[in-house]
Amino acid sequence: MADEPALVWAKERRSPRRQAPSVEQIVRTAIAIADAEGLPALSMRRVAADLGSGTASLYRYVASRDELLDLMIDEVKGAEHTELTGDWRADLASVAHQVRATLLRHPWLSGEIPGRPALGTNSLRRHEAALAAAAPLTGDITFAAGVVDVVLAYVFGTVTQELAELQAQRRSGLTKEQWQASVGPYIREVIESGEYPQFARRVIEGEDRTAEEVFAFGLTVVLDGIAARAPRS
Amino acid sequence: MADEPALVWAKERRSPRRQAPSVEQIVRTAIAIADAEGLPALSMRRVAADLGSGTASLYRYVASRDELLDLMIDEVKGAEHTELTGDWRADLASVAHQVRATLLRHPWLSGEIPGRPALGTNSLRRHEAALAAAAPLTGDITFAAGVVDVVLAYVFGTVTQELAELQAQRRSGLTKEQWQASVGPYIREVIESGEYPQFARRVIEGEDRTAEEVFAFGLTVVLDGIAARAPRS
DNA sequence: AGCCAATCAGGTACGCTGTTCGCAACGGAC
DNA sequence: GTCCGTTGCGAACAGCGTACCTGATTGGCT
Repeated sequence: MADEPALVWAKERRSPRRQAPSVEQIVRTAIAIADAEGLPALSMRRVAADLGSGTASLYRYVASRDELLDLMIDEVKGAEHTELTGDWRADLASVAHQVRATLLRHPWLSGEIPGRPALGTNSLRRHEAALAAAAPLTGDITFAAGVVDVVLAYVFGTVTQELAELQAQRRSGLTKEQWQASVGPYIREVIESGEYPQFARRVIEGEDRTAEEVFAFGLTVVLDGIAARAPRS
Repeated sequence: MADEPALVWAKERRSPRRQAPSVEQIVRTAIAIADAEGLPALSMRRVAADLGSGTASLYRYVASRDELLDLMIDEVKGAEHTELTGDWRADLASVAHQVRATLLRHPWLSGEIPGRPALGTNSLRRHEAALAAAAPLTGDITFAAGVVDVVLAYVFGTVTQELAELQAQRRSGLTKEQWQASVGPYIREVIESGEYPQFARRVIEGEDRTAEEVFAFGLTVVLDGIAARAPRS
């Protein structure tokens, strides 16, 4: 007992061991980190630190970082909910807007969805709701499935484009102004080269639409297309 | 000179120094690795090894791994080319099919596009071509831009869905059969729970369409929608 | 009440990553 | 022949995901 410190009562006591994090807490903490600081900041060590637990402990509740991401995705989708009215057009639009909102709220989401089949409980619930929204349109389930796929594909695609610049900006660590200042001259150069006349027109003549307007326009186009192909309009 | 090894001629000679890789070679090697073994296998060390050069040397030609990915994306887009016929519908469809083909040929692509604004030379060239394809439809550049955005968003979205399962399978390292065997029971369970009636119908009753058919259907829907909204059909 | 077996948090360590530093060797200019 | 800018790259660093194993904690049985 020679190496026992003299002041026993001043000895640093371990903090109580039992502070089991639980999967739910882990997932929520991870989402908070990713939302606030981006995916690169999301490390197992960081999650453990924010939870005040040891890094290795996380692996009792989550098999791997990859599995954690799967759980995060499904968790985030669980926040969506749509009341169906029976009007397929309104209902599909509603689903589309909700999916867009979710993707925008969690900018890391669109980058992680590719490569992961959406088979989580909440993903399936969303898919079920989308199919139900399309149901009044037709009794043909294959057609309904096709319709849902087109709408969801469009939403995911546009929002990804919408987020691209924002994400790059964030990754670079620059402010919006600095970013625009660094990209501006390059764009000007491209336009002045004369090799991209349509692109130049788009930048110079094109009206500035808000992201919402762009989204709504595309959605209208897609829904019009669906209406045009539906068995009976 | 005391610590000079005795057998001077047996001393290991450095291999010839000059084997400069050049950016193009680096990018091509990186694409080859990512195509063959997936993105996780793409490390700077690995690229250097395949090139027979030192790892640190790469940084003379490429600022970071991230920049390398940007270059890979633009390189890969450079392979696309479309002859325009003046028929907007056929031309947009052609562009769409080409983009799909590129995304399928390089499965890592769809996961890396989110978060990166497409400002590379080849990306711009593709965008220019798409705008030119839509030009006969309207003189309104804002409308043309909207049209192009919808089409490209749809293509990116569907192909991402199409690739999801394939990618997950690849990541898991399982064969197709093993994968299906592991997913099958879960799906069955979900269906038998009775909580997802539409989804169940889709899986059981729905006709099996090939990916090409699904893609073509959605594309038709989108193009129909465009036609419906065009100033004059 | 007392003990033991099962449970579980988490320190430590391994192998990997992207990236930087600084040196060594080369090629051209004078 | 001697310098000097350029270029390849070995070594090292910080940080990552994660496997292993120790030691504390607990609930249940005696």
